[in-house]
Amino acid sequence: MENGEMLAGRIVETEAYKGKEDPGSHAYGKKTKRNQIMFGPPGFAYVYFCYGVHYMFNIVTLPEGEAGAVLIRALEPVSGINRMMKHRKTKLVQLTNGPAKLTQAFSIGSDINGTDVTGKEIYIAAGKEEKFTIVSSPRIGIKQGADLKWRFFIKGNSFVSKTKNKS
DNA sequence: TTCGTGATACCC
DNA sequence: GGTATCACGAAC
Repeated sequence: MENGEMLAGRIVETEAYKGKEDPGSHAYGKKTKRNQIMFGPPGFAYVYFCYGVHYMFNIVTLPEGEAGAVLIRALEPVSGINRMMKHRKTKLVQLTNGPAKLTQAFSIGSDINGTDVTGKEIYIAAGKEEKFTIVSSPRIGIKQGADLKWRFFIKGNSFVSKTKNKS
């Protein structure tokens, strides 16, 4: 399956979901078949199919037993841009500036739900140290727990999803 | 602003 | 069995 450049992007926007205590989380309350990945050990992908058309890509972050995940909401494309364009058929800035857009650009689907994100199929790498400012805001698109400012993004980055980007 | 689209959870 | 809900996006 390796043809040409691998797909890579810099994470510029995330949202935190803290399991049981967070009414905005899928893991709020109790463990179910759908959210069980979040209750497992950290470092695995939780991919959720939503609204009949969209996949969301999350990374489990808290230790086994404590449901917690980080939703990757936006990326800045780094390499494999031509392949992303092929998947998305849109302009560069719109390639990955939303949670469902980036999964489409990367061809992420429910098939990688539960995949180790330190493995070879998909992985998260440490970036260079750069100067940027991270700001927070309420999370997008949820009704419960909307008062918590658990959305984090790089201030001024043009690949952050297009919503009210005020802190 | 509205509508598409389907998996899941929860209620019969 | 049925149905309401849902971390969204594109088209009006």
